[in-house]
This record gives sequence, C-alpha cells and structure tokens, in this order.
Amino acid sequence: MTLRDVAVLAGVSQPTASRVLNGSTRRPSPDIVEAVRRAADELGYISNAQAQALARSQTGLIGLVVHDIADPYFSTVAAGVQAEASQRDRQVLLATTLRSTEQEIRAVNAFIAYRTDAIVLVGSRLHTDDGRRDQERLTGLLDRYRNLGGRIAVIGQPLPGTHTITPDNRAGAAALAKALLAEAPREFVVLSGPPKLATAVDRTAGFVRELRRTGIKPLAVVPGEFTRDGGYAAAQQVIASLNPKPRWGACVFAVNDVMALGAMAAFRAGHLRIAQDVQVAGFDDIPTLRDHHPGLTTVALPLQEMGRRAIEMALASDTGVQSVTRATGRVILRESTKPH
Amino acid sequence: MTLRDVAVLAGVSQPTASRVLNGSTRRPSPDIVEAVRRAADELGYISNAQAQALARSQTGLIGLVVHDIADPYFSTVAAGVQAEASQRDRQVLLATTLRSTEQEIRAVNAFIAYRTDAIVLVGSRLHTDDGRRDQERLTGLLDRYRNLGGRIAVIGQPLPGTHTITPDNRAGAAALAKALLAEAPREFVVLSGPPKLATAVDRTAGFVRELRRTGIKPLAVVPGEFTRDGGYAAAQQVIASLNPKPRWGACVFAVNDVMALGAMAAFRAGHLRIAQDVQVAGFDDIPTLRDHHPGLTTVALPLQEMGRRAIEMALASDTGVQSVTRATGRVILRESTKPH
DNA sequence: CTACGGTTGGAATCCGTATTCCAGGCGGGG
DNA sequence: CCCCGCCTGGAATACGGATTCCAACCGTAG
Repeated sequence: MTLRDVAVLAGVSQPTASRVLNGSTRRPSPDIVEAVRRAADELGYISNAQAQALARSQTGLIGLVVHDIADPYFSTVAAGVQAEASQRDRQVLLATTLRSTEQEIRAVNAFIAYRTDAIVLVGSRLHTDDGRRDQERLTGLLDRYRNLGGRIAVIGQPLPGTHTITPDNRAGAAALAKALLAEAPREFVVLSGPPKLATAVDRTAGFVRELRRTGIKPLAVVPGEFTRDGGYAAAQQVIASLNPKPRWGACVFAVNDVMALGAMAAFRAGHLRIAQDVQVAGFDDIPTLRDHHPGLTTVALPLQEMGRRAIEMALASDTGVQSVTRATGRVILRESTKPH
Repeated sequence: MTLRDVAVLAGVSQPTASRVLNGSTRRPSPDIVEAVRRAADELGYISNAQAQALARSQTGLIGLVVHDIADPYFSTVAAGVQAEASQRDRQVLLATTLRSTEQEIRAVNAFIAYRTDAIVLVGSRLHTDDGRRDQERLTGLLDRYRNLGGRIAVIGQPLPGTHTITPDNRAGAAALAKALLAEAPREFVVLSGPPKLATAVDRTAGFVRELRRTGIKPLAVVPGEFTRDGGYAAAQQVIASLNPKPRWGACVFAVNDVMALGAMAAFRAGHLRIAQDVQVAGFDDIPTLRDHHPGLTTVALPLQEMGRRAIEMALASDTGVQSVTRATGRVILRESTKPH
C-alpha cells in the first residue's frame, strides 16, 4: 500500500520508486521503470496525495466558495470551475456560505488549513456596517493566504490584490434598458435586491441611469432579497401598490433571473399574465430558465466561461499581480417583455 | 507558521502545543493552555490539515461524485451533502463525470489518492456492454477503497457492499400513472430516456406497468438522452409521428424533469400548447421548475434530504454493513396535465 | 517519613513521499 | 592506460503534526 512496498517488490529503493511513479526530473533506466510499474500495478498502488502534499508543499487542491450551490447561478459557475480544474488535474474543494460572511470566513480558514493552491470566491458580499468587522477579518485572512503563496481569484466584486472577473453589471443593465426602450416606450419598476449588495446596486444604477438619460423615471424601485423568494415578495409589494390592477403593462426589471422567476410566480398568483399584463426582465440568463415560457428577457452572462477563466487566472504564472477582467453581458430580448 | 513556532513562542514543547490546539484526550494545565492559545493567536497559526491527515491517517475529506453539477438535480443533492458535511466539520471534494464511467473512475481514483474518509456517488451509471469493463474496474476500485476503511454511500442504483439511497422509481412512476388516471382517462406517450440507464428503465417500467394494470397501452415509448436536449429531441420525434397535429391532448411522461423541460420547449416550438394540446409530466420536482408555467406535474423527490442522509449513512458508526434506503416520491399534479 | 498511584510535560518515533546529497560505475578524452 | 566528469541508484533527511513512551513530580495513604 505504500511506496516502500512497491519498491521492495520491485527490488529497488523507495526514492527510485518515487521517481518512476510520480513526476520527477530524473528518469531511472528503462528496466527499472518497467519493474516498478509492474510492482505498482500488481499491488494496485495508489499514491498518498496527503503525503505528497506535505513533501512538495503543494496540494493540487483548489477551494471554491459559493453562496449556495443549489442556486443555478452558482452551480453553473461551479461547472466551469470544475471543468477547468479537472482538465488541469486539480481537485476542487467546495464550500457554501449561505450568504453569511462568517461562514465564508470558516470556509477560507478551512481552505487555508488544507493548503489549497488557490481559492476562488464567487459572489459579492453584503456591505453592511455591522458586518464590517467580519469583512476585515476575511480580507486579513486572504492577505495572509496570499502572502503564504496562495492564489486568489474572485468572481464578482473586485477584492484588493486579487485577480477578479466582474460582470459589467452597470453596462449590461444599461444596455438592457436601452434595448427595451428601442423596442417600444414603456414604464418601469425595478426590483433592486439588497441595497448593500454591490452587484444588485450596480445593476439597479446602470438601469436607472440609462432610463434617466432618456428622461424616464422608474415608477418604483423595490428592494428585497437576492433570491427567488425575495423576487416573489418584492413583486407582491408591487401588486399591492397597484391601482388599476388588470392590464397594467409596465415592465418589471428584477436584478437577477432567480428574482425574476419569483416575481413571475407572484404576478401569476395575482392573476397578472406575463407579457400581456406585466412585463418582466432579469439578469444572468440562467440555463434552466431558457426554456421558461414566456421566454424571459435577460442579460446573458458567460457563467461557465467565467468559472473557467477564474481558474486560469488563479493558476497563471504571473504572481502577485492584480487584475480586473470584465465579463460583458449580452442582452437577450424574449417574449416576457414583448409589447402588446 | 508551524506548530513548533507556536510551541517555542509559548515556551512549551511541540506535543504540548498540539495537545492544546487540536483535539487531544489529554488537556494540559490551564496556564499552559492559555499561553499556547495566546501564542497561536499572535502568530495567526492555522494548522496544516495535510500533516494532520498524514499523522492521524484520516483526512476529514468527503468525496462527492456527480454527473454534472450544473444539472439542477445534482446541484440540489450536492447542497444537501454540503450542508450535512459542513455541519460535521468535513470538507467536500467535488468531481464531475459528464456521465462517463471513465471519468468516474478517474474521480474515485483521485479521491482514494486524497484518502477521503468517505465517497458519495450520485446518479446511476449506464449499463452498456462495452462499458462493462469500466464498470468492473470501478467496482474493483471501490472494493479496494472499502477494504482500506473507506466509507461509501450511493444515491441511485444500489452497489454491492454500500449504503444506498434509492428513489423508489417504480413505485413513484406507478403512483403518478395512477393519479393521472384517477383524475381523468387519457392516452400516454413515455419519453423513456436511455434504455441502459437503470433509473430511466425503472421509471418507465413502473409507469407502463401501472397503465397495463388498467388495460391501457402507451401510444409510444421513445428513448433518448437523460438531458434537456434528449427530451427536446424525443419530443420532436413524437411531434413528427403525430397525425392529427393540433389539439392532440395526450399526456407525455418524461422520466425526469429536465427531459420534460426540453420536451415542453419542443412542443412549444411545434406550436402545441402545454396542457391544452399536449400534457406533460416529469419526475424529480426540480426546484427551479416549480415556478414553471404551466406548473409541471411530477413526482417530488427529497433531493436535498437524500444528500444529507447519504452523508449520515456514510459516516455512521456501523462499518461494513450494507443497506438500501428507499426515498419515496410524492406525486404532485399541476396544470401541465390538467384535462381540458 | 516513605512508598506508590496518578498526572503532566517532553523526547522520540512515525505517518508516506519528495528531495538532497553521496558513492559508485560508466564513458570518453588525453 | 589513466583520469575526470557525468549519470544512476540509494542513504539520509525534511515536510508538520499526532502519539507512544518515559521521567519527573504531585499528593496521599500507610
């Protein structure tokens, strides 16, 4: 079961066996290679990655931190991360924060303990005041990690000293507003998500700004959770504040697809028909929602590709440099915002 | 950075520091504990899990193998696994097979190399003949793993010698058929998925059997991939073979929700309205699809709970025993099969 | 006051592999 | 034919921490 056993069976020393089976700069002579290979095969030897990690002081592990792996946004990004990592023969360590910075700290701590070669953080954090201390603890932790030679890549809000991939939320939302207005004039409500979440704030701002540029003011900007249920609740508020209920016809922009999904559910529950009575737009282009009916207008983000790139950047040779890559969104107009 | 540094700073020996900081049966005296704690804090010491793993010969790692983490079925199960694992202070190692047994072998190999304490396999494998060799390699690998003290839990088809959680596919599909017939008489088409995939076969069999019991024969049983695209393609076939196209009215049972989603997309593309012109039912009750419109009739599986249980079982103290737990599905009738 | 059981901290060892360093063997050139 | 340098395999050591074993020390009972 150990390398020594293999070595003994092959009649060589342990270092020689090591040189044969694991990538070494030195290659023993062909007959020895053959003998060791045979012995390893016979014993069904599988190297101990922990011991290798200890000896080499690098683990081949990559830590992936997401808020919620059941959320299609994160699972899609995770698929990209996983694909690229496995192509590079690395294993992915998965952690979930449930949107709590404290959990995120726990996760990063664990990843440092396991000496992951790189950490990928997905999703921006809430910038609440009482969470500030946690924020700083997290930043400090990541600093230490970087100083110890750890690589960090972030998908979402830029973090000082890291490689970051940021969706161009402002521009994407603005482009969406522009495209909608180019199609037809209309009124808007924005389901703006958490007021302290950078992603949500940026998308709201980009959208509203573009409206303003055209001289339009949104009927309302309704905050809420960044989830399906948050979208549902926010949409309920919108319905409640509605006076001439049927055939309202305004366009509701939810700052992400999952919220848009919740909003559509709420509207339907309130007997409003999507597209005819109320239009809905989202952001992200979640794969599963592409077959939704009516089709949800949204801003498509290359989620899987972003995951891939994060690994690339984290593992790139240039060390210590920080960079920000913008992922641009592509507006996709579907039936959910088709004018009637 | 190492335990020795902490020990030196605290003025004690390395073993003593170890006893203080990591769970040991022996607790040093309070003043020493205090000193070591302080030293560790000052240095920002974070233990090296690799070294601990080597010394303790257990890693705190759990390997999770899924076919595709972007697929909501697997990501939901993964969320359960992750939640339970993190509650027990274990880290989750994630691997993706893309439905290839070869990839699955690679994943298990890696997990063995990393000496994961347990491996959770999700999703049944194809039982093709030419994949038989790979199957056996996989089984052999898992056997070795088990003999080395590894715990295995499987979600899907039972694997000899493991703890297994199997959805009661036959019974669930039968119950679905029964519920549909109780609601109204109708004709059926089954999109049966891959003919070699146990899950797909069982669901098809359970459904068809129940129909037979009532003297009904499905109009057609159309095989295909177990994915959204597979469902789409199969539905296209159904459409092509349709004679009186509009207002067909039969019920199409796709053996999983993702296929059902694809099928609905195909029907819509063929200008058939869901529920009115063609009814659709699925299996799994994928969360994201709960807000689909019209609501998709399906058999709800406690996916997240299944993930949780898998960890529980894998980490349970009873070693070596094999068991099969059935997860029962709950029929949920929604509008997609509402008679007109 | 002494002998003895129970603690408590430290020295030594071990986990499994990579790597440095060393000694021996080989070939080639002078 | 001899010497020198290179290649090759093995001995020793390092990686960071858990654990076994040992010695010293404590208090208590005889």
